[in-house]
Amino acid sequence: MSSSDGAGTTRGHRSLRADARRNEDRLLEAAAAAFAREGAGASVKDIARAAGVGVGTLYRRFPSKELLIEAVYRHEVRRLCDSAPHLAATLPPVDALRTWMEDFIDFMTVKGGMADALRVVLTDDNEKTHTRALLADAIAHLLAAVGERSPGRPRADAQDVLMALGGISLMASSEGRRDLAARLVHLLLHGVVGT
Amino acid sequence: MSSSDGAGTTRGHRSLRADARRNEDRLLEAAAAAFAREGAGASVKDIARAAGVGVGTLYRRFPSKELLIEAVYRHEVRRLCDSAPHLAATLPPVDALRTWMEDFIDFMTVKGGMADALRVVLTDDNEKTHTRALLADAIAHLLAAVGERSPGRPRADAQDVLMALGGISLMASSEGRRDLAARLVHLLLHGVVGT
DNA sequence: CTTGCAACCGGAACTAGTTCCGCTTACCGT
DNA sequence: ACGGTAAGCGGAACTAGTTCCGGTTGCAAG
Repeated sequence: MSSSDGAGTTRGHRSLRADARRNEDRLLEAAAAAFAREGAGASVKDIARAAGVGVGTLYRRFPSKELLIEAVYRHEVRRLCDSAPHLAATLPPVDALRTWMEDFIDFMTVKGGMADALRVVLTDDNEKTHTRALLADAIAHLLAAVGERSPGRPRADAQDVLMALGGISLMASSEGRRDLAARLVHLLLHGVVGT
Repeated sequence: MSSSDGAGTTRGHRSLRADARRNEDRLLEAAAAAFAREGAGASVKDIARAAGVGVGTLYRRFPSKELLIEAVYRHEVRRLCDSAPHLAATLPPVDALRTWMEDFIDFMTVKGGMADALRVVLTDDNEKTHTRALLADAIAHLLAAVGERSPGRPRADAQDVLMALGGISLMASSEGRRDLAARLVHLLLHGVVGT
């Protein structure tokens, strides 16, 4: 049933015992279903039960609820990051950057609890640096294109922009604050590019 | 020292029963001590016990831990807001704004849990709008001074700047991310003023 | 002083996330 | 096949915030 699988290593899967891998997949599936159905409010215990495992098993694989959320949406984050080069290639630099930022915010705003998960990912210095690096690279790519046009400005590290976007997500995630997010992104953009 | 007090209503104190007022004071005192001693990690139950009341009493007055934190530091927030006019009067507009922003971040960063409390204050639409309005006014004041110099820019509502600062606090509050905060404030400043 | 009652009190109970640990089992070497 | 063992498992127990409600009390009217 689960679409993607089928051939080879669907994900990282660093040599886990067969049952462990199976459980991990079940957990991700159950978590995805639960989050889709009832948002980030879905309880960890319910997810474990739905996956047919104990909470201990869930926590061994995903040390916190935020990390579980992050794992569930990881491939969507990847898709978002992958879109950066295309944007950079087909749009004027600044427009590409703006568009990507807006997509980023939309994603963080729409996926319940994703903003909080992002906070953990960006804040903790655990190995989860992978996702962080992915995002930073996408931004760096877009930033480089902008930089070419208006030199002299060494400002605005990709990490910083990522952090700023994270902060905006956190403030705008609650409720329909789409407009607030839009204005803040606009502000950030002004700070990043000379305009 | 505490400037404003002295006469009449020390705080809001909307006609509470004598015992209720006494308990509120005790709670604030106990909470302040606990937060100073062990940071925002201090447990609500311990604070209630130290104040000699039950948790129910604490929660009737302060509906959440964040709101309790906010109440404890409220007068310091007020002091911060009160400093804005003086800064605006003695410094070039942009410098005044930058200085105030840095002070704001320092405050939110230093006081444990204050960033999270701020998130609640800025996010919820409860009556806590008072503190929010206080902050927004201070920013509006500083912003107005900047606006005079470079007209034509309707951008940057005080509310938005406040939200942006809140987001920065949230991302930089964990650990010694003082430098990150500084860079983001710099970025925000660029977005707000034309420079 | 007595009485009525709304406001208030305390803490047991509930919820949800996280940790701990004794038992089980997949996997590899023999 | 077989046995040893490290990896994995489940869920009871723990923690901390928050809610609920039966009992208490400040206060003012009579």
